[in-house]
Amino acid sequence: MATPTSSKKLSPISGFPEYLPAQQRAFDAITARIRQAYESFGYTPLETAAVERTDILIAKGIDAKEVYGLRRLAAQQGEGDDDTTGAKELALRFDLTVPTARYVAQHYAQLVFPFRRHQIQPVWRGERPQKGRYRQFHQCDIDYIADGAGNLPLAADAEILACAFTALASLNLNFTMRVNNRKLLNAILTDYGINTVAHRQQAIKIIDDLEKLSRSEILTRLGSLTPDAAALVAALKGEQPLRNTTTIYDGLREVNEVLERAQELIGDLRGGQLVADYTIARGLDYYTGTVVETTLQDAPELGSICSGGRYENLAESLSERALPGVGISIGLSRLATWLMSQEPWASFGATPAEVYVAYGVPGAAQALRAAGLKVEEGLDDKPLGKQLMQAEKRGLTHAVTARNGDMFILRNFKTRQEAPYGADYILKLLQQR
RNA sequence: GCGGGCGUAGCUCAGCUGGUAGAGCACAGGAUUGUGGAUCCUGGUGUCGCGGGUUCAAGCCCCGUCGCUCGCCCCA
Repeated sequence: MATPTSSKKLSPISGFPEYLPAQQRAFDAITARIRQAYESFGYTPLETAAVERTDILIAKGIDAKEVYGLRRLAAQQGEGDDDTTGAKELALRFDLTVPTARYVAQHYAQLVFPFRRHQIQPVWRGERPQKGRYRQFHQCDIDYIADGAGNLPLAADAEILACAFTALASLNLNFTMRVNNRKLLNAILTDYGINTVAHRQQAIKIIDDLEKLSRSEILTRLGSLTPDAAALVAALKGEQPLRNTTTIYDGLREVNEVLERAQELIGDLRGGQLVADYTIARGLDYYTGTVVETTLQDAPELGSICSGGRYENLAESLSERALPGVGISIGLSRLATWLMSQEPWASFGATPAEVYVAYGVPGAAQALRAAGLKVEEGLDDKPLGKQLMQAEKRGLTHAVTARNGDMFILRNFKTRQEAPYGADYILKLLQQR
């Protein structure tokens, strides 16, 4: 056998996943389930450009170092061919939320509000890849965007949670969706003597690490912001009751209302738990109300596989109008990596074909396709045994090996039995499996 | 951006205190002039990631570099 003549060493580019055929099919099937759940709530599909203007991407406080800038290999001088000039004009999108804000601001006049859209596309982040973390990964976003301040009902938060919950439940996952509220969190922080916005933002970042760091480390860090750090942590963790100030009460009411309404929409769907957790913070500054993170009960080490929240005005820097929204994102790539090691995804075949037609069976492929089957036809005059073996390796379960008048000889790989059937009957037979 | 580990055949890897490279799997052909997964036979000279150094001699030791990987930061 000829060895490859290329001397070029082919190695994967780190953080940019590529799948083998069976994995790609599993990935697509997982995506289809999520899309179906999203559309069952009436969210319309949307795609935006992979590339955005850099200033739009970094306007929301995203670290410019994490953004992949674009340049043309043959760019002229002064056209952004020099990183040190900061002349990068275009970059790959970092998330789907900012492009959506830009899209909504841009097409404001043609859209009807409230605008419900889902978006399933890759995003790119200039990070060091590691387990479950990629530089290119797919997100599955849904957002509910209202027109004008005060026009975003709490029911929208509940709907978003329920919709994502439905999507995850449709994948037969065991997960915990933890919900908190920034108003509540800020009220609690204020109640424990953290009085400035800047300090509360610092505190939120520290609380975001609550599960990762030791309690003493957390207390040390919070200790620089409040003398009551220990009591604060205990309150957040539910070890002691929250005090009943007006702002805390208001925040609690929001969380509880969102949870109750979401639970109504979820009904008796199984697999997931929807709970309040006052330690959920989210690092991003633009959240103003509901915040949510989701972990798998079977793989908590994966981190959050679905998170989001409410933002009072996402398109602030892009539009005169206030465009409040609430959205959530399923980390499809991270989730799919784990799912593909589970059934049924782990045993997906490498082909969508349902039946193999051996070389030289006249008219069979055409007739079976006309009957509605997905058909792979052998085009090489190889020994039949070899054909059958390769077909089964690709994940096929049946082959048509010969034609007998209007009937085809259908072979079952597993039992190795053959029998004559018409094309329509073969369709029925295979679809019943 | 910062640390740890690793880089040998298409894949997984072995290669002793340095003596100029091997196995399994996979793949292809044949035994078997077309209904399979068994068995047997046959088939690999691979810049041992790259560059430099030490040595009579380097896959092995040293330095650098690139890549992959696992963590940190941050996040899905």
